[in-house]
Amino acid sequence: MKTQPPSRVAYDRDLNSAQLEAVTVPGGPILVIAGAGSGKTRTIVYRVAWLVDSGVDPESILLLTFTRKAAEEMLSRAAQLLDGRVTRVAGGTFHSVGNLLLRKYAALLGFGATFSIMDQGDSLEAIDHMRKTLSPPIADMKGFPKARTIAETISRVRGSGQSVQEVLRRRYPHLEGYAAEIERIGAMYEEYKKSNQLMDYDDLLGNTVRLLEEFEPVRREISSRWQHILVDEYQDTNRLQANIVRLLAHLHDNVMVVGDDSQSIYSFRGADFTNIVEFPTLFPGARIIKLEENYRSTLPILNVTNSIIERAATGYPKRLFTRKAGGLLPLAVRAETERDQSRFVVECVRELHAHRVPLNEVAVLFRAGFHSFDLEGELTRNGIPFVKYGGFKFLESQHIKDVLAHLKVLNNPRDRLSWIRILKLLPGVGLKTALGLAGRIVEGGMPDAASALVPAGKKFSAHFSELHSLITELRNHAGPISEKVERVNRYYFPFLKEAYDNYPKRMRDLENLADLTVPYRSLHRFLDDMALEPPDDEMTESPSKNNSLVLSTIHSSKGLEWHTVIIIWATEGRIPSPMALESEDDLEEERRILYVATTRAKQNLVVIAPVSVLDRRVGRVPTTLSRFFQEVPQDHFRTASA
DNA sequence: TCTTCTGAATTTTTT
DNA sequence: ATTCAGAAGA
Repeated sequence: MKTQPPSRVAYDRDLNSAQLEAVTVPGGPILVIAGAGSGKTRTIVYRVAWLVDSGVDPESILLLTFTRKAAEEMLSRAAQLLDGRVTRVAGGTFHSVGNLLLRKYAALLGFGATFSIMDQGDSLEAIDHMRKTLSPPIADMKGFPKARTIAETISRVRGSGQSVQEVLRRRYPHLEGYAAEIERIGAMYEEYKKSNQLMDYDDLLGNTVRLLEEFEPVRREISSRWQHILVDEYQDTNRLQANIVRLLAHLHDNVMVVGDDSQSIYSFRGADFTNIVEFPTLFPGARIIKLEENYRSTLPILNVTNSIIERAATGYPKRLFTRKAGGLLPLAVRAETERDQSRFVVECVRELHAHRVPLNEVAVLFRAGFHSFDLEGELTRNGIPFVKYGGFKFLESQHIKDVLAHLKVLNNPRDRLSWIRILKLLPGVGLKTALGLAGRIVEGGMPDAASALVPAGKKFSAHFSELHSLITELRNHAGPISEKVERVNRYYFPFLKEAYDNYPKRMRDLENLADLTVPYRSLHRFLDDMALEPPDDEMTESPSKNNSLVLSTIHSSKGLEWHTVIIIWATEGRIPSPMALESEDDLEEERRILYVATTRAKQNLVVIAPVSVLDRRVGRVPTTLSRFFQEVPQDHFRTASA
């Protein structure tokens, strides 16, 4: 070990006592319960720096986060503290680390190192095809679960270890009768992935667990390579991820997990906050450190957030405090209609702007993407620029998936799914035709694509020969990947123009896609990264966002903070969502969602609830204020109406 | 029989 | 914005 220059980091000056304790624990299992705004990121950053400062080899540290961006940000801040000495720290998501290990040891599990990664859309499509081609076919598709429901069920079975029957009973009691069919679809899906060398997101985790569980030498090698493991957002891990942590650390138990059970809002994706509750059981002797001093919000705001979360049924009890004095009481607004709500937001924003609060320091938060439709119109009419977070992603849009499909078949000619997508673009080809043709192409192999296509149908021959020459050209093309994308874009343009009115915007997206390939030398790596670490939306959006109002789903707002937070639609039927009313656990999660929303505010919190809502069928219906706000003492708010 | 068209409906979505 | 179901068209 090299001798390091003496540290210039003033740990005891920069950190409070709880943070300092967490940062300077020598090793062993540590659970940090980090309340909202309590300096969680700072603690992780200083922990990395402290480890390196005390002589730990940066290469033996592993930082697991939920996004690549989070890992990069923390590591660069740690590097800043230490003048660049942490550059070799390994950081990334559970999935990317799993991918890394699996590429190396795939053979042990019967996979080739060149397996392809399916993103969520890919799994959904595969499952939809299976749903439609189940044999014997479903007599009556009416009432049969949608692909999304089936995919979620299968994923949950995988992530929780429960049976299909059990998961259905908990999540979809009305679908329990379809358990047998869902199991059959699940088996088909597994078979499909195996025979086509595919892994979905769950496989990247599940197969990593298998690898580490079943192959002792691999387990030892990996566990000695990473001597210190740090995990962020631990409340959002599922059981497979908790297993991975357990296995990675089995030789040394040097694990620090950081999280807040009160901010667990991703259970619909399989996250299980009991992981954080059970951490001390999984790692006996774990030290538990609570960060409860809040550096973000004023006291009146904290009074509201504490009041919301102290009624939560489970979790680590905690009460955030601040040393900051003063601050305005949060404002509660009853608006007459949705339109009045939107106008009130506009007024608010104008007034804040007049008081020199920059637009990008104001956020409007809501439960679901479509809740902001009316507001978006009102903002546009008033010339207020905004960016919207949440909802659909760049890579999930159809035109991007269409173009990527053409690249995927170059990389993996057996990629049936992509063939189907490619073929369905052609006029006159629907699912049935595409399924048949794709089967012939996959079985015949790429060189025979032509022979599968040409006799396929005389009436399609013009289109097929064009597709065929595209594929041939791309296969023989040796230049940069961006040229391949551009070639596909030229081929795809007529379809794009035909299908979408906003084709110029979509074409620009496709040009961006070509630019994204520039750093890559292998198509394979590019496609992996597109599945594992999708590009930031910044790549695709205008740079004007630094002076735009922020509109965001509450889920996408997690981890962020603003001077002023305006929560709209604080009514029953929106928060909590009607889908959550059936189950006590779901309702508790809705409470945490609102907790996340309110804890984003630094100076101002505004909560708006329209008095009535327009129902398509019955007209105007009165609403009730969200139950979670009704529970907050009246004197915690100022009130206004609009 | 298969594809395309139309109108209706929609929870959240780090991998 | 996308997806789904049912109807109409090829």
